[in-house]
Amino acid sequence: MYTIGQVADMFGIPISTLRYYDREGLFPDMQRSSGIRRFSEKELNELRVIECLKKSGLGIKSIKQFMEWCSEGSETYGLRQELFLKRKAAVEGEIRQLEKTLDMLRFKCWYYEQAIQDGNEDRLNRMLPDKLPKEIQVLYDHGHET
Amino acid sequence: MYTIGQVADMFGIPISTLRYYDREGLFPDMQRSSGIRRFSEKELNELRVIECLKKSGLGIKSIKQFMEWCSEGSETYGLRQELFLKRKAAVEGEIRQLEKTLDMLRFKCWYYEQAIQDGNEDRLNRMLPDKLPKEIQVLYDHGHET
DNA sequence: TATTGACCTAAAGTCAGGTTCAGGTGTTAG
DNA sequence: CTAACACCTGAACCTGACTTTAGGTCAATA
Repeated sequence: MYTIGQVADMFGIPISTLRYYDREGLFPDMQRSSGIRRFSEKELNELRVIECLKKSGLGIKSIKQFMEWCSEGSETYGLRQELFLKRKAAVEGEIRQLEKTLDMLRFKCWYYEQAIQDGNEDRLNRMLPDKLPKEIQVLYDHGHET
Repeated sequence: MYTIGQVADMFGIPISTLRYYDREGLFPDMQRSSGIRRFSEKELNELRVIECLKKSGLGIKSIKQFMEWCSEGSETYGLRQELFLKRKAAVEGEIRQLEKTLDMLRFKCWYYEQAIQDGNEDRLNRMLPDKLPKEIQVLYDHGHET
């Protein structure tokens, strides 16, 4: 059993945030002894799941919904699986999006390297948008897709 | 030259957002004819850069700063290059983070598949945290790193 | 001529996700 | 005994990124 301060230190999360999560119902079965929150292994695991779902882009309200499903037992296994499948698809999509952004950024890094060498952007402007060196053109084109 | 409505349609961005960006100084040299904004190729390119920097996680104020550097000419090539290098590192880090999240989500998908088959979590609980099938253990461990 | 549609502004409103504040309780250290 | 600490609450506040509202201009169409 841990106090809120210990959990805050373990996870590197502000105490105020843990209280906020509790207020929002993210720890549906948390115990208290004389008013003081008692974080058990259960709550630590819940916190790990909260962090995972948050990183996946899920909002607090939907996380609360998920936590409620967990408290409802085996009847909600299907709903929970469905949620994780959706989150997985969302994160896969976001990674693909970030890979494009990354190619755009790699292109920009190359661009300014050239601009610094040349002292101006004249030569670069003459290469845009489709007369870039082959490997740079690949970055540029991927970064500019849809 | 395009009107704000045409640009909104081309980019799939609300008009209100384009006006907001303008208000925030993201199009430092935009022309107007009798009060009406005129988006040229320059502003379209700026909008592409704005979208790229936004996706990289940069806030509006820093994007404004970058746009100002662009208006200052070749003296700021170094600053601009540095910004893109930092954004590149940030996005690379975020992708690594999302790959971990993804492994956690893949584990959870497998977990609920098993739970649905078994009708309960008893067998799963006996396998946690280190007696999982080899390939699942890999997901679990990677997903739980720092 | 009137009304429709696309543009404009300043200011207020919204939402998520916290953080801060003011005031209070309970246990331990000097 | 009292002061420091770690905990508690409800309510107000904050930031970022927009969106909405209310009121106004102007050109073209019915």
